[in-house]
Amino acid sequence: MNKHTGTACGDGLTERICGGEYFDPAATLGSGQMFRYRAKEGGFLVLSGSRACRVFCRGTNVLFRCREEDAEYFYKYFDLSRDYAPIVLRAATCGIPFVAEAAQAGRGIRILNQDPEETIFSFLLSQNNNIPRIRMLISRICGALGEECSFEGERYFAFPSARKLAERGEDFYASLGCGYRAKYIAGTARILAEDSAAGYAALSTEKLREKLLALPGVGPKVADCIALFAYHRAEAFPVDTWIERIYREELGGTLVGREKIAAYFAALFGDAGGYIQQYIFRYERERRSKWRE
DNA sequence: TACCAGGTCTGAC
DNA sequence: GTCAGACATGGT
Repeated sequence: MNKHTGTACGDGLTERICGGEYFDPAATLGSGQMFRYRAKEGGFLVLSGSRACRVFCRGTNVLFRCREEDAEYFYKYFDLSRDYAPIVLRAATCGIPFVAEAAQAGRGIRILNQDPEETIFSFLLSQNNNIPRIRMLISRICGALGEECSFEGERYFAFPSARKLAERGEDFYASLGCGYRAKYIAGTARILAEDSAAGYAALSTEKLREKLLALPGVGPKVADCIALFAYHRAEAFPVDTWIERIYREELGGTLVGREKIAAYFAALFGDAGGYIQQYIFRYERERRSKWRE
């Protein structure tokens, strides 16, 4: 897709269309890298920071509609300048059947380029938590502290800035149901109110990881998620409870400790690791949810 | 009731 | 450096 070819559709909105073979909105949004979207009229309302867009499937294509001034943002957000065919091919031919199947099934998943602050606070809430509850907590925080906005007549709340989040303390976030993560939200907000997370983009991956690990509540796994989903460091390979299970049960792995498992995958897949991690993460979750039905 | 969820932190060894 | 247990909450 040429990023400069948009179609104006009135009211200051623009529509852009791209091929759908390597862009499946449902798979991408439901893959656990972002938490603010709503199924809407056969498509999705996607929220990022204070911005909004709608995404629809149109035959074999995907169409997204947003404000003119947000078009470049969402073009980058969905990583539309990247060709995913070689990435899927690499996973599909790696010689590990589970990975190959997952890549085929998840070929439409894209790694998003999300707002760093929103990603940091979202993944602070992710630890020892499940995706529906992470979504609920983020929604409560936005409702409590985010600016009220609207898009095509639909009301939503922006994700609050670190500065705004820093105005409240641990007790406030505990009252929203954040549990023991409340102190991490308050503590990290105080740091990021003074230190720009957007500025971290200029750092090497090693330095970036160092910066992220210095934030309260950010450990190796959360740092890898942030590095991957906000700063697009595709060599990051977050290892959580699901990936650890895949490693043992599907790959027959025997290494102990998530950092060692992450290093194993990083060595195996290199700069395609982050993409492949998402393929296998979603594949396993989908598979398990089908078994439960 | 017990276990699990996109883990991290702390203190003991 | 490694490891066990604690940490909030809600769903199954």
